[in-house]
Amino acid sequence: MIKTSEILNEYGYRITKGRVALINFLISSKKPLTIDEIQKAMIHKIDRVTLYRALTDFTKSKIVTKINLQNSKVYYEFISKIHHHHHIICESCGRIEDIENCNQDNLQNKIIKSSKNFKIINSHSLEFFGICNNCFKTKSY
Amino acid sequence: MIKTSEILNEYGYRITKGRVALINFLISSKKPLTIDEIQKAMIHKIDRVTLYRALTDFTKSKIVTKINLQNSKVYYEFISKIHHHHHIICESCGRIEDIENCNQDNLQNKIIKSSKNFKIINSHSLEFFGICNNCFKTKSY
DNA sequence: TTTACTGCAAAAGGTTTGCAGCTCG
DNA sequence: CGAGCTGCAAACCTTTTGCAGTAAA
Repeated sequence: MIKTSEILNEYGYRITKGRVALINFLISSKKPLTIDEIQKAMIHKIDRVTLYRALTDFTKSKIVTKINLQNSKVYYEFISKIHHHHHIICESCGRIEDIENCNQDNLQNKIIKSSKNFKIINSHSLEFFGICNNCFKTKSY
Repeated sequence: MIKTSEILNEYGYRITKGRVALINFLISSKKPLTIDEIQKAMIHKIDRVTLYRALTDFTKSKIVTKINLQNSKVYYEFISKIHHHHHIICESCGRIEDIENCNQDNLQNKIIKSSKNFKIINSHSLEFFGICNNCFKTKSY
C-alpha cells in the first residue's frame, strides 16, 4: 500500500486535500487519464486550474507522467516505480491496455553506440495503436 | 527523386502551388517540423489555416505523420515509404535525430500473443529522450 | 462548369497567468 | 507567520469553422 502523504512529503509538497485525492485517484485508476476524466471524478474537490498546476508539478517531480496517445489528447498516469510499462490503445474506442513487455535496454545501447550526436538517453516512450477485440467484432474491421 | 505532383494525384488532391510547396518542404527537411517552422519557411506562400487543412488531409492519407515529442509541441513529418524510423530528441535544445534501428516486429508479435484484448496492431510510436552531445558539453549535465 | 482549395475573420478548445484569500507546517 | 496551494476571472495560444472568392480539372 502506497502512502500518498509520504510521496508528497518526499518531493516537498504540502499535504492538501486536493493533492492527496488526486494522487489517490491516479493510483487507483491504474491507467492513463485525461484531464477531463480526472476532473469529472474529482468534481467539487478540485478546480480545473489547480488540477493543471498540480499535474504540472507532479510531472516535473516525476510522480506522474504525461502521455500522448496520438488522439491529440493528453493523458496523465501515476508512475509506478515497480513496473515500467507501455500502452496499446484502440484507435476506434480509445481503450487502453498496459504492455509490460518492454526490454528496450538492448536497443537503447545500440542507439547510443551508433549515434554520433547523442550519448545520453533519459527515457523513452513506446505506444502501440490498433483495434481492440471488441471493436473488431462489433464494427467489422 | 520523388514527384510531388504524383503524390498529390495518387490521393486525389489537386496540384496547387501551396500543397506542392508544402510537400516539397517536408521532403527536403528530412525531419519532424512544427507548424511554426513550416509556416516561417513558407511565409507568403500559404496561410496558416490552409496549412492546417493541408496537414490534416495529408495525415489522413498517410502522406504525412503527426508526431508528439513530449514538448507539448506537435510535429509533422513526411512519411518515407523506404525507411520506417523513430527519433531521439534532446530535452535541452530540441535537436532531433533519426533512429533507423527499430525491429519491433518481434515485440509486436509477443504483444499480440499475450494480450487478451487486442489482436491487431496497426502502428506504433517509439521516441527516445536524452541530452545531445553539444548540450552535454556546453551546459554541464 | 464543378468542386476542391484558399484566405480572412471569428469561434472554439485547451492551458496558463494574475491576484487575492486560504491553509499547511 | 510565511510560503505554498487554491479558486476565480481573464488572458493566451493553438486549432477549427464559416463563408465568400479563386483556381484546378
